[in-house]
Amino acid sequence: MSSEELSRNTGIHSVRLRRILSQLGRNGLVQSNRGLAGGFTLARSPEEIHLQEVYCAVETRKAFHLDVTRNDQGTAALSGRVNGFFLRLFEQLQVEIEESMSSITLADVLRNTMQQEE
Amino acid sequence: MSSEELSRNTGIHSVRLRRILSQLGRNGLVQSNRGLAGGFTLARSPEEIHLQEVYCAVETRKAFHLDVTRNDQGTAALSGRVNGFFLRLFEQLQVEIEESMSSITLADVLRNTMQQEE
DNA sequence: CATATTTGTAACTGGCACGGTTACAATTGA
DNA sequence: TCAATTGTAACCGTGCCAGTTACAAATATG
Repeated sequence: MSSEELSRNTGIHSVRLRRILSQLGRNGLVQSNRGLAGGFTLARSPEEIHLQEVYCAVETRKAFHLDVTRNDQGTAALSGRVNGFFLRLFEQLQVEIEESMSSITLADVLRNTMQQEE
Repeated sequence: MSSEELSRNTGIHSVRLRRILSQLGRNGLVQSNRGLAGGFTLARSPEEIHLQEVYCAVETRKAFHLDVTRNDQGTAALSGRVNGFFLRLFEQLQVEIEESMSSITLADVLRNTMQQEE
């Protein structure tokens, strides 16, 4: 399907779609073809594409983002230790999230959204 | 402790601290006093303050944010069903996160960050 | 080969959220 | 009365993100 056709079906502008899809292509999730009758196809079958891959390919920063770069030189070493505590906590949550997303494939999504199609 | 003193200890500007702390006050987590020798104190003991409360008091939007308002009127009903799928998924993840944060109190944070103080 | 179509990407713009800053009214203890 | 402190409004600058335009590169078709 071409980015224009996808744009018509989703309401998302074609340039943005191309940006996202080329990102997915760089991570080996979709295959793109230029020229006449070009467009995008899945690089693997839906059963082999996990949400976690899609998410990581598109989103640069983690779901749980914490800015800890500041105050490392700061007044009290306590700040650094509190920051460390939350870094570890958020890291754990991040792992849980990624595990959830790793267990879901694109095929699962299709099954759950297209079953009662008329 | 006054916002000025907190600012000196954390490097965070006092106005921003007051904004955050007054928000926490509105949610009953800290107690504020104006005037000479005023400042902020915890409204409850650290054992009774859970991270989830602090997080919810300060952060308006959920940790997992998804914009699903668009395309509801859209071309294909499929969009809506896919959106619904991810809404449910993210809701589950949100619940997991909040459960993790509910199990940690401010006292836990203090225990983990101040034990090897010299 | 010529042409039309499509991807990939750069460049610019506008909007929005957020933090920093200044300022000041309201409160309160000395 | 006065100084200190919270609470909050107003404004500014910055950075990020999506939208938009434009165009080179690639490619199928005739």
